Amino acid sequence: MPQMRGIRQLAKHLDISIGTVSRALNGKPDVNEETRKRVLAAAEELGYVANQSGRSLRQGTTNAIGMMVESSKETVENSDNFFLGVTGGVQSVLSRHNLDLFMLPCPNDEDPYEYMKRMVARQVVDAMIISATQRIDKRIDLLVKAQIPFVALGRSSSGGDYNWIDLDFEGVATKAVDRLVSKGHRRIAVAAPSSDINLGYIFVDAYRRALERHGIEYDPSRVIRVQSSENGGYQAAETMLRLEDRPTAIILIYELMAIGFYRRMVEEGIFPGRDVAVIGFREEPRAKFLQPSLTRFRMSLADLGVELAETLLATMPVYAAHYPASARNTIWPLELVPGESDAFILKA
Amino acid sequence: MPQMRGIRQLAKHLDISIGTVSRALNGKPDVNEETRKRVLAAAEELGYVANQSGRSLRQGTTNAIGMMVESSKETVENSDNFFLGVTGGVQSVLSRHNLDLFMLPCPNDEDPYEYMKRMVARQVVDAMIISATQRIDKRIDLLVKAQIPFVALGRSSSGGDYNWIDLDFEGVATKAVDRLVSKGHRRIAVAAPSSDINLGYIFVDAYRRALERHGIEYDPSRVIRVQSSENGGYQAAETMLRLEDRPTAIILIYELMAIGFYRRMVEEGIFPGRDVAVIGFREEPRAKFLQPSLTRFRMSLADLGVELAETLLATMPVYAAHYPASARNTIWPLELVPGESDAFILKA
DNA sequence: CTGAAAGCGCTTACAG
DNA sequence: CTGAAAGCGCTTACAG
Repeated sequence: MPQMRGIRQLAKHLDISIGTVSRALNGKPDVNEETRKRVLAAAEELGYVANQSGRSLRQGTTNAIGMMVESSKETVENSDNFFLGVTGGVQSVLSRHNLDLFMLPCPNDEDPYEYMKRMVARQVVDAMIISATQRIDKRIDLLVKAQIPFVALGRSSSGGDYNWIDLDFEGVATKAVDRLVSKGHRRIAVAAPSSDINLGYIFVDAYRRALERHGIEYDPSRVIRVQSSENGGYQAAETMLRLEDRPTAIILIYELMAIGFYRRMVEEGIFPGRDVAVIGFREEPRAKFLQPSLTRFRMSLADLGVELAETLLATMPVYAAHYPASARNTIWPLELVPGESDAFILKA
Repeated sequence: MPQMRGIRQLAKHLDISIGTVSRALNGKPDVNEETRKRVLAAAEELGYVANQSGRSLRQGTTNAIGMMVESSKETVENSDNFFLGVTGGVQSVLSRHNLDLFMLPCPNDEDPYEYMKRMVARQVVDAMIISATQRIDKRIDLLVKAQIPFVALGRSSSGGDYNWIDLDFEGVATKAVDRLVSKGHRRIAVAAPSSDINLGYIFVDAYRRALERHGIEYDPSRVIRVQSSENGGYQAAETMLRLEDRPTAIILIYELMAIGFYRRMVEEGIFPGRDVAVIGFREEPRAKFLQPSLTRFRMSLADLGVELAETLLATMPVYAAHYPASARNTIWPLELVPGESDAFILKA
């Protein structure tokens, strides 16, 4: 006789049927308490945990949530542990429902859309968290069409009415412009990512409106498109140095740009916080120690993770009842942390 | 009649049996080429991809490799995108065999051992990549016992003869000590992690041996145990300042420590690269822009990922034949990148 | 070369 | 409260 495994073996060991074992393990009410105790004890002792494929096939659900991340060279070198920071918060919510989180890194040589299509078709997860949304993002249309519950970290023009959370780029742009204007600046540049990532558009729009509120004319040459990296910041400084009517202040959409920006300016004898005002975006460890300290915006990654997970679960029929009040769309606030990089008053 | 799905629907659509569809899709040889073409075309058109649970259950294999990562606050704040950097290389190897990589983040409030046990029992992946190995690491014993193929990034005393790759801490310690001694230093401190992570022990051992080779007595008070963080570097400087016979040089096991170390020293009017020599460990973006530039060690994360994946596959019976020459244990070299932080010659 | 059938490990109506 | 049986979607001997 072949060796039995899994639930069959456990049932044999206990001399009861596999159905009862399953019901006991899954907390079904119609099980004798004495029986349940025996089953749980034996499972613990033998280290039995239900095979996920068996469960998934039968239940049509994997009890896992996927978080797609991209591991391109640019992402790796130029972002900090943003995603790992968010996972903590996400998991704290998922664990309430015995859901696991898998991070799904899209291979560099695979198109993110194709990768997602494959993951969806294979049904390795019940729902998805996606990020780095593009202005036009086919992934969103795919998920909507395939009726896979999902939440996006980032807005997009695609997909119509779907669930997203996005950082408050408008708020950041507005606060940054207001602050710089209050310090006497009128010629304010912005360094925005050169990729098609949606946040670039949103940010620049808000920056433009903020300028207009202050009666400052929008000058497209002051929107400097560069890579979201230290080197991009260096390039942005280079470009800014060559502008006619050189701006006296700059807002950097990615904080990491600040490192390269500082460097290029100092090379030129122009000192941030004295000769040029700089505001960064998200507080991140790498730029936290810049001298002079950077004015920047702060947020809690863990809290963002919680919000992401709750928004997602609210869209999944099985869990929706637990999260009735969850917003479908959230603008995630950031708090301004004043530094020395823009503290001076510009002389008129 | 209920709507059919999956392979059944596809077979119906093509008016052939599901067995033939399966064989065609899986590249089995005994399929008419004409039939195969029709099947592939139809699958592409209808977006059919085999349900993973069905496959896994039947085949006893998930075609996925798991990479366990920890997302504790300390890991998140104080490491860069190390893991995401490695995944690129890992995936480039896995994709040759149509294997997917899932990152499995261990929740903060769950014991890594329990988490791993659960993942292993559920059989969500065929094999594992683990990291952050402890000196005694129960996970390794578990994987060995459960006969799950795995590779560890980091050595451990546990588990006997298993597969691992580890950074060349000995080489780093030796090169760093040699270099400092050649610049005239005799009182050399080291800042090591306070956790039980295995690399701390390996590093300190090698440091000790290197000192002895130069006829320098080992002084335990010069091994400063701190958190692997910027703040830890600050603490290390604090401790060093208070030592009798204050060291003239320090080796920081985590590069990020350099930021805090510099800061504390400058507060005291002691300038790295002039009054105190500093050598960091792995080149990482956050510390790359320190002034004066830090002497540090460089490695390729992508290549390390490739090596990890090949070592892992070499232990999996199905793939072993492709990787006959893979070493079971590898010491991964790092290259010294000279900076200005230790360039001066110490006056006797 | 193709089809019919068994069975991977589980959960869940259903019968008792 | 428990057991026997069906069936989730697939792959793979086996028969033809």
